[in-house]
Amino acid sequence: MPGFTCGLDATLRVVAGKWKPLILYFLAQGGPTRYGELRRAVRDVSDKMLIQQLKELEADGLVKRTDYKEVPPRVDYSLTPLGRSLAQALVPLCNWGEANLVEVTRVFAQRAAEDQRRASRK
Amino acid sequence: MPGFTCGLDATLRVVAGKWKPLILYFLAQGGPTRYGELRRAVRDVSDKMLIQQLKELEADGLVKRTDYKEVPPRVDYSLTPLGRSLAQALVPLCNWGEANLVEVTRVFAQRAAEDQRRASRK
DNA sequence: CAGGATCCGCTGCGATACTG
DNA sequence: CAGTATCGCAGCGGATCCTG
Repeated sequence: MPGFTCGLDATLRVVAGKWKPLILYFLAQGGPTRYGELRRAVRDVSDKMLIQQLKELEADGLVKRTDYKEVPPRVDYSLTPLGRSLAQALVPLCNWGEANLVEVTRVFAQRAAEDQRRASRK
Repeated sequence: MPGFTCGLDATLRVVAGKWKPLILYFLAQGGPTRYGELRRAVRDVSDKMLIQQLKELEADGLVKRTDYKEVPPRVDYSLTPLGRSLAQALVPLCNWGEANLVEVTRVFAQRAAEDQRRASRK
């Protein structure tokens, strides 16, 4: 219970959540980012999910939230040093995805076709 | 629909699943691995989950399954070149986890404490 | 603008039992 | 040994509506 099976296991638990890696990675690209901008950047994310993941990231010490106490409201999010280091560890994954976009796309088209068949068979 | 928002997004979909990164990483460490050994290595995984994830990895062209058609059964799993390249992209995540084990452990102890309070409050 | 609150369906995942 | 089959459900995550 106090331990993880390995370093990768530990990391995976921290970034568990559908949107966390994407959030971290986007924040790493652009410095402090306002809520609205972040939401547009991470496509298809809902308010509920974005906020929830941001809170967890903040509680985990990866992201820093700054509330400027203005009206209209203005809040932005940035990475802590810890968050920044994690975001850098994500870079190779991003590169892998770009380098293998063709294969990945093909694989997913195929998987979608199977899902289609399964749905129509039922 | 044909596209991902970025390379990272594409990669994340491929490794979606609680155990896939761990499986890939373990296979990268040790060459062809028998089913039973893999199961012992990836701790706490059930047969159902391990098989399911392995099948998806195989369908995605990341893992190669070899059945020796013997009795008693003997099967082993290894990485394809594509799988190997992805596993390498996982290395920095593993290192990050090891380098920050202390923080991660603390964060999780804290999170567990909160869950405790929430459970007792109810 | 930056969230909070609620309702709810789906499915990922675990536990258990069985098989060639 | 290397799986398969079935059951059950928490909780992840989407949709919608509301607020300071």
